[in-house]
Amino acid sequence: MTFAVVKDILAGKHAVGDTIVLRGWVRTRRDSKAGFSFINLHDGSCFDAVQAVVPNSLSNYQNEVLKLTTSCSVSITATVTESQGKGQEFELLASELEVLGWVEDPETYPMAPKRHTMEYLREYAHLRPRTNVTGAVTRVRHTLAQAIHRFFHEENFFWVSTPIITTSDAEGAGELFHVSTLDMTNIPRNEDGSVDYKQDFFGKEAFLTVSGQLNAEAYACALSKVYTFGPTFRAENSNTSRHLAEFWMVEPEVAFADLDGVAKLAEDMLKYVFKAVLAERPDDMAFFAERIDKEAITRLEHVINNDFVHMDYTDAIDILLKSGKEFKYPVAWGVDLQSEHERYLAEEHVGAPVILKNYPRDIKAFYMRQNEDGKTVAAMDVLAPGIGEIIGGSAREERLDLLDKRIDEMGLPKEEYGWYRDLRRYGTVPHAGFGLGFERLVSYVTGMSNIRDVIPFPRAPHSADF
RNA sequence: UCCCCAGUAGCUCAGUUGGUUAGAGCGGUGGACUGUUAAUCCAUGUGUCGUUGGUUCAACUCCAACCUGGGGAGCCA
Repeated sequence: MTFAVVKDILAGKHAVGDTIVLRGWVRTRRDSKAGFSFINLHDGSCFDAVQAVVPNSLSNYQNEVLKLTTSCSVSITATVTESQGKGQEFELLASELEVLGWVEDPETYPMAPKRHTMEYLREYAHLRPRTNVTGAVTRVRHTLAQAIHRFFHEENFFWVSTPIITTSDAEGAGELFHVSTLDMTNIPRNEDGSVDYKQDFFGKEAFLTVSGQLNAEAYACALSKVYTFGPTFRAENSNTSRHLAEFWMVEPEVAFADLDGVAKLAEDMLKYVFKAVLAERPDDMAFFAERIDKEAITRLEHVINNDFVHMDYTDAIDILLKSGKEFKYPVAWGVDLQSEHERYLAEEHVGAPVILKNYPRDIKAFYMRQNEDGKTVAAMDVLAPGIGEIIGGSAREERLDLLDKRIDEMGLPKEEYGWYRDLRRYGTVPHAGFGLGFERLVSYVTGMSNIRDVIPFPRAPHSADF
């Protein structure tokens, strides 16, 4: 008994005449008066379903086969044959069909064989993996993740699993989720009324991580090239198509690298993973190009075949000022760029991902390396058309005196950064890194416009079902 | 969190300028036909018209609050 998957059958990996067993789910059923039914089966192994010809000579044809509906699960024993019809090279001729699970009440089964809106599918996060679109997203997401690991591995990076629970607010930015085992109906208090975290699980206030960067820096300052790839949490009340409360982030950290070094790394990485997706998932990408976003494939090809445009923040301000566009938020050197500004630069001025570098230090985090001009820091953002910031990175301030100065200026608790400062006290080296929002990458690649549709079970404000 | 829009059949929507019988397509079901493939053709439509409260002789239709969803903004990845 040979168990087969749809992908191998369609690829011709089973010889014509071979008998195989295929387990999967019914996508559609068409009955022919010629004495058989066509049943399209999918098992998730690839985009397409395989067609099985089920003859009415099977003993359960009248009682079961003719009653199959979308998403019934079946196991069929069949012979691989060349298809007599158009649309596929190979198909199956069933000699046995066992129904594993029926769909009760097909009329109200939520995944009816018709077009559904993404909003509707989101309400059925447990059933939407059965749809074409979510299946394709899932396979592309997997391919991107694998390609990222492979890219860094080939570049001699080590994957470091940084902690998900943290007791420090790493960047001093972003709302954090508390991690606690305290009885919320009876919270222990200090005499001044504050929460007595000494009685909590970790003996101090703890959170879910907002970034693995600081921890990654520790490992980069020993293993030279490392990266993190894991879940990240932000408790911000963000209700947009680009934000999640729980998302995955890739954060390479490179010793002895400067800003241009990691900008190049970001470009190489994106081109590498885009090539991998086009090579490994042509079926799914063709679907995205046909049904979701016409540019899904050409956009990636364009990125692969062109050098990224680098632009200094200062030059970007000039371009915005000379654009002649009326912006809602006025442009001036020193302001943080607004969505409309980033959109203009990435979508209109460049028409492709653009790397913005060297931002004013006052709008950036304390750990970013100060440039010689005394006004800017060695920070970069990679802005993607349609998505906005997909990568944010910087050279890290490796000079202890300058780091301390920034910590003081920004009013951060220096005592909380003891181990981080140690990295500068003991054999400090220049280093740099960036963070890639993994779901934003998946959005960009697939053309899916809402980030909640490229992660299996999205978590967002007032939304954590399933 | 702020601004705007929407919430009517399993799904996508139309509709009622307040009035007593609420519609279409898709899906499902039944039939016809067919090596079919988002098949085609015929038949088949009793749904708290998001929730609560208010105005009114009368509300699905007007008003308010709330809930949910979408688009945009802020925050950022």
